[in-house]
Amino acid sequence: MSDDIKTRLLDAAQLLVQTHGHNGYSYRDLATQVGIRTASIHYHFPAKTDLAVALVRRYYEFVSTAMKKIEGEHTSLAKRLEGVAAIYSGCLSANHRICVASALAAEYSSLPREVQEELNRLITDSQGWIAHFFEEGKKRGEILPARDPAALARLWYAALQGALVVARATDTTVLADVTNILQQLTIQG
Amino acid sequence: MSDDIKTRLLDAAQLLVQTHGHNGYSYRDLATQVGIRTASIHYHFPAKTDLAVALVRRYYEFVSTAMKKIEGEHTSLAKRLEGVAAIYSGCLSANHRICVASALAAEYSSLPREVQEELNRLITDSQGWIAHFFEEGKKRGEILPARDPAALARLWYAALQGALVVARATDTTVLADVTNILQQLTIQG
DNA sequence: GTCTATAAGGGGATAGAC
DNA sequence: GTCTATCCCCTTATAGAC
Repeated sequence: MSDDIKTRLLDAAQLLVQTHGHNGYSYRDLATQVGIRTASIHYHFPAKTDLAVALVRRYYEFVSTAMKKIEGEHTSLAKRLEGVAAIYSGCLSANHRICVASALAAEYSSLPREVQEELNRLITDSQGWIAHFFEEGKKRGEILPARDPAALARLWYAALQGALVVARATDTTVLADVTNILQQLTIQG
Repeated sequence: MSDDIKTRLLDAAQLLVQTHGHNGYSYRDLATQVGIRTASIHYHFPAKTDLAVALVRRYYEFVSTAMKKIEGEHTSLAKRLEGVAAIYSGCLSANHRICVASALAAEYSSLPREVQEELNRLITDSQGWIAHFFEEGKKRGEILPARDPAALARLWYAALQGALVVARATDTTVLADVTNILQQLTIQG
């Protein structure tokens, strides 16, 4: 299939973005890993920016799909948040990656505008999905009535992103620790 | 003074690291900003790695000093955490920077070993200082007895780092929101 | 779709004059 | 300490053959 090599290029690029950053890999790295020449990559993605945009869009779909699956499979807030945390612990367990969102956001000012815009969408909507879980949880009395669902969502999202980043330099189980204590602090009962 | 240009180089490099990342700036950028030629920079920092190491060490001293000042000026856990949050909100207000720690941690695998080691120390000790505040706070009954000070410190550190990163793509007051809700959730009373 | 060849410029770094 | 000149490799990207 013609899509196959495109997928393999995106897979390789994603791993490199999540470990080295957008400015930390080249078409040469990709070529070596996928087994073609750098010039051939330009056939699939004319410019590196095109690749980056495609990468963020694909990642957006991945997160979006995962969130919908969580919503369908679990009704309790605690279980849903567990599912959200699992998305990000999945990154960590595969080669000490961080989320594509924070990998790119760290280099924000150096990114092409198109990539910045896709990134804004990814981050805004990711927080939005989590906020949605908190709003439903509030209606079900699963958090203290005084708490703001949107603020809790921002906290969870920031903490999960930060935990992955920090995990690299401390090797401890930061993400698991953060998830546990967040559950204790936010869930009512 | 001979140190002056060294300081200006470190200042310029730090801003670039906090906005573009280590792989996102060059000696050329530095040269333009400081007003000398790239070759002259090599006199002060023979290799880019040397500059990066010096940068992280200087930043370590900055954070270390700030933490000691917080400990001396405030005794309550709430006030101390406010002080810690102020360190990071200071980054944000100056050119939408993120912390040097997360900027570099995002590109971890692509960094020279010496830089990785300095970064490990920065992140480990930063968490350690916050954990120290929580331990004292626990003795003073300012958190619930059941809470683990180390875990709370990890949560705070991850959330602050993550909030700065996320703030770039959402422009909202994420850091302030995260700090507020963390205070509500962690402080007893 | 993938290749070779090649362009044009950026990257870190060094030698040696001043 | 800073400069000019230079090296050599990497980087993105294009042209055109297969």
